[in-house]
Amino acid sequence: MTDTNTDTKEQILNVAERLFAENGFAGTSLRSVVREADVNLSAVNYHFGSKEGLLRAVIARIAEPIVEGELKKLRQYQTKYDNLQVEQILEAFLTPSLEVVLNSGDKHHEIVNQHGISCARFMGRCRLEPDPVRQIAEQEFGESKAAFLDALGRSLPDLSRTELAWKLDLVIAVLLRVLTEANKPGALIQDKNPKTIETTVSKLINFLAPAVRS
Amino acid sequence: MTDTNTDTKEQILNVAERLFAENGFAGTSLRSVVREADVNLSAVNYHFGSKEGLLRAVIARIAEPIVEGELKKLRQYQTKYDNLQVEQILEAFLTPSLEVVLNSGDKHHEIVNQHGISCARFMGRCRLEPDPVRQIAEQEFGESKAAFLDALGRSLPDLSRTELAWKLDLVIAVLLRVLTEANKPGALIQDKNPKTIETTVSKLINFLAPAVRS
DNA sequence: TCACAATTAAAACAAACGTTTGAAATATTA
DNA sequence: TAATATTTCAAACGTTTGTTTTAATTGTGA
Repeated sequence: MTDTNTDTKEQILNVAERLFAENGFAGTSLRSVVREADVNLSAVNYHFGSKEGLLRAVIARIAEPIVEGELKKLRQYQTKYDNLQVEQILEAFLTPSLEVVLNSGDKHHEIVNQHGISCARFMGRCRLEPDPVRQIAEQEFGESKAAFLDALGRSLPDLSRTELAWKLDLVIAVLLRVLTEANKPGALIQDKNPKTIETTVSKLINFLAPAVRS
Repeated sequence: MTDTNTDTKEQILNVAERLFAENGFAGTSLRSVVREADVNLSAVNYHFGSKEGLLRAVIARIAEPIVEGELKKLRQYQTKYDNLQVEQILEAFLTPSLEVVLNSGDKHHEIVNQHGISCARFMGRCRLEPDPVRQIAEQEFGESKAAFLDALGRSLPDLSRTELAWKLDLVIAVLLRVLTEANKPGALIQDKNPKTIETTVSKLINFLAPAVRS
């Protein structure tokens, strides 16, 4: 695999991520992707097989590190404490997603991290898209969802699994909203300042913890 | 305006509402609409001018009674009480939307109200779609949003307007999630039973009120 | 340097898209 | 019933879609 190869592939992934986030999957043509990525049209089918293959690659690239981070944080808490607080579970669940705004793309902390914003918006959007997009996305995040539902069940044994399921579902809805609105006026996420991420997580925990306990 | 005319128009509106909800705006072709509605292709352009005109009509048909119901309920509470509780504001905000599941379409309480489910899913989806769909939808619901932000400001004078704005935004995100998931396995809304609607509203108020206050 | 694989490039494919047209059919009014 | 307006219909418009094809180019290892 040559340098130009990875360049082409990553260029396509980056542009597709942004355009899918802005215009949706059906609303984004491959021609608009290759135009902005400055690559040939057939490069998409060569590297990803099809438009849906490109979508899967974009989703996988975002989901993998986030799911990994969520499960890692959750297991750290679980080995450290016997009984987890809802706040701890929420922190483990929310932080990795919100950190993509900060850390994705190049690690040099520039003032504006455009790729991080695109990541956030795409991640929020793809899980709210019509099938098959949403189905593919939910598949990637399913493992994490199940683990956190289990953790909530142990933390709040008085609440039924059914109730915890829709509550976690609404927690996710809130997270996705925060992500899709990233950097828009009035939104919680305004730039990639680390302090902003931490305070955002803190605000969301304060908002969601009493709701989940209710 | 003849009977066949309204039949054709409403057939198109009904089918478009359902397909837009399921496949999104860009993912729904006019040909698939007229096929299911069993009308001629050019009927869409004749009655609605364009695909976007059809979208506007679908949105307006749903939004108008809901916004009306929300504002009416809010004003009733405001004339009855001096200081509104968050729970009352939430009830006025949530109930009309959830009632579309029950009341839309024919008023005869059948076991399954398919049109109500379509209404709910469409309403949830259109406000999460990429522009210009979302922009049109938010325009229709903007009046109600402003009124409820104002009501929250009076009910919780210690919280800044900025904070209340994103909290109301997240309340809406939760509502939209509940609507889009209507009748899906594990969702809060499972059928059109009136009691289910009331208990759903109650569950959501219990979930959201402490969050908004936090 | 040569042979071979990997990648890029331009062009074309059939299918589907939203929209327009003009005539046929239907309903309305006098 | 005759005249008029409204609505439906089949057909075609020009574009755009995702994908495929075939040739040119580039990189790789012997």
